[in-house]
Amino acid sequence: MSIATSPSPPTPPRRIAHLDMDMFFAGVELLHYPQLKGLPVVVGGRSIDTPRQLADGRWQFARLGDYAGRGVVTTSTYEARALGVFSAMGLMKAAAKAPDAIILPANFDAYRHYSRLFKQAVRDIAPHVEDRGIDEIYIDLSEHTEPSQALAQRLKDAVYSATGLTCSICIAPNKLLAKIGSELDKPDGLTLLDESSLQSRIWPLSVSKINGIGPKAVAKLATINIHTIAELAQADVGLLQSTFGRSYAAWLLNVANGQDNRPVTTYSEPKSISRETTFERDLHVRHDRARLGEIFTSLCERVAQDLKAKHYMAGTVGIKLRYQDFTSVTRDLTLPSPISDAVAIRKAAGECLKRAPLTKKIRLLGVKLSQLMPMEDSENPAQKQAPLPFE
DNA sequence: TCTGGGGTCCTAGGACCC
DNA sequence: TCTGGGGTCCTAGGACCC
Repeated sequence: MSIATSPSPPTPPRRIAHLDMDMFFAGVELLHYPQLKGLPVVVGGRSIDTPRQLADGRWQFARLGDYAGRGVVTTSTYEARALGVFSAMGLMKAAAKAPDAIILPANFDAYRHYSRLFKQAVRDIAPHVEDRGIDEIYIDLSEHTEPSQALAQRLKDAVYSATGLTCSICIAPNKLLAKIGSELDKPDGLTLLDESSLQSRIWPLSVSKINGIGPKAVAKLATINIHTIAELAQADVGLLQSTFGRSYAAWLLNVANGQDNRPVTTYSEPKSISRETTFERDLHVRHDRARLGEIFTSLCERVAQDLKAKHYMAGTVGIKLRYQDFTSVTRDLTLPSPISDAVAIRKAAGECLKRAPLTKKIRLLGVKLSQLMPMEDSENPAQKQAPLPFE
């Protein structure tokens, strides 16, 4: 080895953007029904009537107060949020808070269409994009030379030109900070964060703003009197370790100090494919046997279709049951060789079902495929390395 | 007035193997 | 005569995210 080896060049600071569409589903609906702009509108529910046009040309929309049945709010406009109606809220509860709000059925085909449009508009400018679901992405801008403010504005403008929708974007040194930052100036936000903004802009926030700290962790942190990110950053290491274990404690301290070196990943193989459905009413295993059987078979057929469309085979088939009391169980079965057709999936899922308790009424049934392998390989699975004839 | 549907990742125990 | 020590796979559950 040469002694003239130069030290590795200092790596330039990363520039990572998080871009999040503003109230995406509701935004798409407002493009279709501009007369609803400025009104409280929620998207969600099942079997909501699609708005129809009356003989006199006026449109008739369903009111949240008239809704009855299961379902949750998928998205709400800012006007609806001001009335206390948020994503994932039960629709009956939402109806009590905002009976006059308009309710629209979700139109996922339209959302996927606009999703493709905004992502393509971004990729045309900055191709290093990580998909994080239908309405948000991370973008690695480290290779770009344009100043952050101008670049962020150009991305926002491109998204608006392509879709007519606004988004919020933050450019930061890593994904963790970019994700938090994109919420700071919502809607239509443009936020720039660097290391120097950690204490002023991040530390005052609730720990719940950190991606990966959910309701359970928030509650547990509260028991040791930690509510803000600043309090977490300055917490006693031993106390965190005894409360959360070594590895989670270390992660908590890292994120509270704004540290995150996860890369922006442009592609990852799917790990599982699933379909599940919540019934209109809870079903009785014996009394509703025929109906349950139909639904079960249909779920298997749909998940088999999804699998084939993606050109995968599945090594493991699983089921999920949720009971009347909202508890749930899963059962799965790994097969001797991967399968793809609906009949084989239905048979394996049936074996799983036999192992699940069936004493309570059922509210949800699901079928999930995992241990996925690409179709090409699964035709003739690579031989596992034969063990050597010694230990 | 009960709480959707699609995912990912982590943990932990037991089986099984060398 | 107390009962090693890894490693991997399978299964079940749970936290979390969009």
